Amino acid sequence: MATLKDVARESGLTVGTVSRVLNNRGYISDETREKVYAVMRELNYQPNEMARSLSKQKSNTIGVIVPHIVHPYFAKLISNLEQAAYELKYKILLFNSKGKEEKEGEYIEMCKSNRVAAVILCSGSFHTEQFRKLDFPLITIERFLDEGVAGIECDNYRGGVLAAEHLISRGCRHILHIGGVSGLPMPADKRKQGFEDVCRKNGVEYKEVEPGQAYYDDMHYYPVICQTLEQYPQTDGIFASSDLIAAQVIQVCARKGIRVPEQMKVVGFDDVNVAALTTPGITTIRQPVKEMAEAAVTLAVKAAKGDMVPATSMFPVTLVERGSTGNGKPEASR
Amino acid sequence: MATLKDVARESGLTVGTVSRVLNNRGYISDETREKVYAVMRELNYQPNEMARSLSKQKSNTIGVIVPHIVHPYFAKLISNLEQAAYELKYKILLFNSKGKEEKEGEYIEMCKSNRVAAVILCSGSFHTEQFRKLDFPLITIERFLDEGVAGIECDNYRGGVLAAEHLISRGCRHILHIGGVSGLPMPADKRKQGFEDVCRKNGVEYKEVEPGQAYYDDMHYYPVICQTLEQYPQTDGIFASSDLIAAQVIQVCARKGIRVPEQMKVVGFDDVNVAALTTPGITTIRQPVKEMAEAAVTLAVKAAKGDMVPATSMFPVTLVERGSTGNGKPEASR
DNA sequence: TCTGATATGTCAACCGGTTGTTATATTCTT
DNA sequence: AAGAATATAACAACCGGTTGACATATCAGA
Repeated sequence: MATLKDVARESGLTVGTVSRVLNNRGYISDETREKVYAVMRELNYQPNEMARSLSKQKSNTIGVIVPHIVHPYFAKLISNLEQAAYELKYKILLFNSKGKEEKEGEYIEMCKSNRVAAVILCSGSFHTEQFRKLDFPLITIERFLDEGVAGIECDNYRGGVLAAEHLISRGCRHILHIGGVSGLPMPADKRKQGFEDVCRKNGVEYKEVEPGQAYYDDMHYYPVICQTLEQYPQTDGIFASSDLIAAQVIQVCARKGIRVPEQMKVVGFDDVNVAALTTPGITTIRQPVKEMAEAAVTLAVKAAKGDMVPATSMFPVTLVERGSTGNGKPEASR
Repeated sequence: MATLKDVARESGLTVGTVSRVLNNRGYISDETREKVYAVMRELNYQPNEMARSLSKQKSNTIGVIVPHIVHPYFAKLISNLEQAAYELKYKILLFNSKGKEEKEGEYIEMCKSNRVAAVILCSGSFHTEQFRKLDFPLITIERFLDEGVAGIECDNYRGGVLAAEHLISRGCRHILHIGGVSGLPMPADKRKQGFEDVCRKNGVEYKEVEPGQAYYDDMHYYPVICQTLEQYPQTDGIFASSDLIAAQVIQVCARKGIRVPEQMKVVGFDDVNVAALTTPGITTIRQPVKEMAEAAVTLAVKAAKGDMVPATSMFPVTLVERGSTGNGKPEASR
């Protein structure tokens, strides 16, 4: 592969000057600039990012650690993080911690080794000590905010409020919350709080279940859902803490012959693709994932430069209505 | 951050010796080895991968370029690629080309700049010239096999055969194939071939539609599906080229009051999560994504070492039965 | 004509490792 | 006791850029 030296030789300049062109430093005539670029094209030169990062003592890479990749919420998040990073000329090193603390730790070490500019840490495990004394900023998404330099979350409490209010306004009187997105204490737990507060204020009877971490890991909630529906047969509305769970609720209802939305109304959370792919579609609390991802990357880059960034950022959620809380008439084709 | 030099100083050894410990080269006594490791732990030393890669002229990073991240097939693929890479001590640099050739090219350049060990290129655009004269092996997955050093695909033709045979065996007599996974010529097109051959051999009437690239990009096939069902109202079985399309077929049927599977049977492709999340579940042709991802990473690493690897690897597919081609009785809970 | 601004060259140190050579010991074999 | 294997030191070159100091030359403006 062509190196800076080759470019310098071919263009009759010195390495210093060529480097100056590459980094837009000092004085360079348009003529020289053009010539250098021409030679670079000719030699098919690509600067060696390893060398650059080494001498600059920082890379253009952001580490992203998620507990799941196939989970539609994280897939959406990763997709938006990649897009946002791309726009700022950053690359994504992707790690799947599977929610395990030791793997998280290992990945953090790998990020260190690779001298990433920053790490974006999504959901995943509980508080840990390993996030002290890091050499790069740590941005968290939907995780305990005090762990990193900056935390990003959506208004989980308000989401719970919206969900409960919606179910109640649609006539539900025995409602159920299926929480425990991850089986670990999380900011997402505030959804439950919002739900509870609304139920109490309205004097509506409510129940709650918390599936354990095991369910989260393989995203397979059928057993809990079945069991819960049998335990609380009078339930007429369910607020699930993710669309993934909501989709499974709808399936279980279908199997049990419970008609959604006529006999049972369902509200999910996240607003990922699956919410639109079930029959009926899932009414859900939409997280502005794109904006959250953009914020995460922007803050990561800023913090890496040493700029001050807000310690916490909270994004609003909105209710997206679909068939699962409708009146039973067929839905329009979106 | 602590450097090799620091470790050497603290352990009273020379950089050379410490490096030798790190790389398991030359003679090292157990005593020295232990001491070095102890000091490394003490100083919380992490080798600088930038420096390593630079001097070794290669990194432990594999570039992965996909046309979609939120698409469940790619999410599953990425997840398995990451896992396989992790086991071989490699990291994943993730790029989302959105199926655009120019972005693909740009990402290939970024991979060059980062001196990746190899690139795994998934589906995406058509043949391009930019894959000549690369400095690293290029492994393709479900893409034209002649583009890279090695190509991996599933037995697409057989998938089409299985799907058609299954629909016919379940009594369908007017079957339809919705293809064009990407709107571009692809190995996946062989699914159609297999489908056609079986239909012809059995004298079953069949139709085919090819949604354009536009549909693939936003994964929103409703318009084509509606239109097609109106155009061929006697259709009683559909083979969709992905579970994502199949899920939408089921939704459209529900809206139109067509009962699945009683009046219409549906077979998808891929066997991703959504296939199990719809009501009814989707009978589908399963790609062994895990094995394909492992093969891709293994070949990538081997090829990067200069070893010879098979130019093409084809993995078998299997039929997974779910409710969408059943007899209409409720499904068991998986 | 003197002064700056502009434009480039020359040189060398540095980033943090890897690797090869040469030199010295010590210990084990035979 | 000689030779081989083992263990480490001491250097230094190299990977491919970045950056700063200093020198030199041109050209425009005052």
